[in-house]
Amino acid sequence: MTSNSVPRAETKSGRIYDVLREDLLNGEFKAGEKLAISNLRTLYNVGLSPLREALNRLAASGLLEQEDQRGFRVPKLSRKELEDIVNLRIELEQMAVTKALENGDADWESRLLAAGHRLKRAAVDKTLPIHEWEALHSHFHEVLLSSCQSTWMIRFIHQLHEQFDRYRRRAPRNPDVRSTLDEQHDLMVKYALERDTAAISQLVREHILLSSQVALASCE
Amino acid sequence: MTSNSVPRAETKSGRIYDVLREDLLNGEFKAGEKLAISNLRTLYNVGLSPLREALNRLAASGLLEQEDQRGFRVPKLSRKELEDIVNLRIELEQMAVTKALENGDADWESRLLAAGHRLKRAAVDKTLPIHEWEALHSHFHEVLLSSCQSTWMIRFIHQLHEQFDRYRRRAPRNPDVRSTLDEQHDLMVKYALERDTAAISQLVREHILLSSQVALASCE
DNA sequence: TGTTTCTAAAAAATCGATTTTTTAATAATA
DNA sequence: TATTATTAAAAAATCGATTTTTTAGAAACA
Repeated sequence: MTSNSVPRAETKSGRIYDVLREDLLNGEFKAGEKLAISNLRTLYNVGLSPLREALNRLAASGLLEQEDQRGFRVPKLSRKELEDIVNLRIELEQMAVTKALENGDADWESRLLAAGHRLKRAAVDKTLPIHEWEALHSHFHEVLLSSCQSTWMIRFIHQLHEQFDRYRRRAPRNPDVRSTLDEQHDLMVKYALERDTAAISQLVREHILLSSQVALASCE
Repeated sequence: MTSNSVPRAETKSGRIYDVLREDLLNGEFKAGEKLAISNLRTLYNVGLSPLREALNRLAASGLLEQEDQRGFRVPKLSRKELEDIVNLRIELEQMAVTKALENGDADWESRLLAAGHRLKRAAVDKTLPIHEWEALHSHFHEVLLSSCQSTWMIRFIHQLHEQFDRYRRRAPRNPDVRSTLDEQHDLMVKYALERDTAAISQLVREHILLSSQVALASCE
């Protein structure tokens, strides 16, 4: 599906981008922290050029701040910004999920069912590393909206998820909320297959608001 | 306002970014064209490192496409993508302008009035270079939405304007449509000051649809 | 004491050269 | 003739060294 016949070589720049992105989302760096480039160089064992290219990309996508002649800095967290992100997520994801239900075909249905199932299994499995659950979770939401037919909407929502996760992943776990959120994922699959746009739109809103309650703890 | 007491030195990377961005928006490169990095190097007379950093940033913001080990390419134009951009612009800018009218203060009113006036004067002046009009036009729309209180919304709208301009600036001029669009800018100021959200929201929609008719000519 | 000026160290940005990968042209094979 | 290897040239990516700018601390000054 994604793989062409050619193996497709990766670049060091791309690899360090992926690693840095993960570490930034997971809060390995303090919010507001200045990134010392020569430290990163030794820490990740990469050359200066690929590292700087990765940092430039991360800054362009909003995961870092760049200031001329004084390098890169991890953006601060603020309640105000989180609210902004949450409000936009609700608007955009409600639009997207509505269109996704209108346009989704049989292939989308089965991909959604599969993604939902994997996520459900992962929620039960206590031995699974957190980053694997995170990947399945991201994938589920991605598949849900994938049939909305708007690449720019998907792109923006993806960027908002990245920003949201900077907050959420730093917040302490809350098992009660977690189980409600897991149930909501199941319900989403149900409503999606039933093409109940009103129900799923409302549910998406609640899902975002509930997870934002957890995320909120990271800015105080 | 924007200037600190310190003069703030620029970087070559930042300068080449600005120049390349302008040239990409203005259609100096063909859509789909592969960018030969060593050509750019001599063409713009810059070193490899700042050039590559600029290209990486442009790719992250969607003005270029990046493919591992085979450099950078100017994205193709398609009617389908333009429609996507237009539909999202309408949704987001209607939201933003509504909030802008709710939150705009006296300072915003005067900045909007000033930006509208400068744009009107520029429309009449036939000797004004096109890129100066473009700057005033961008600035007007930026000011109009600046009081909407959502930095992420502004960011996404800015990105959509960039993408939209890739189409619009390649399309042939249409003086009739142009004058209607100019009148709409005037009306926007009027409705904004009157805080007539229903009227301005409708007008914004018409403005985007009308300018998209012009832009459409660039993909056939 | 508080401000400004100077300066050495640190950090960021840039350069030129090298390595790696892709591309495109040619030859070999079925 | 069509497909697969081969390989030399071109392009992309990376490296290590150099230049430029910022930063932080000491000294001079008011």
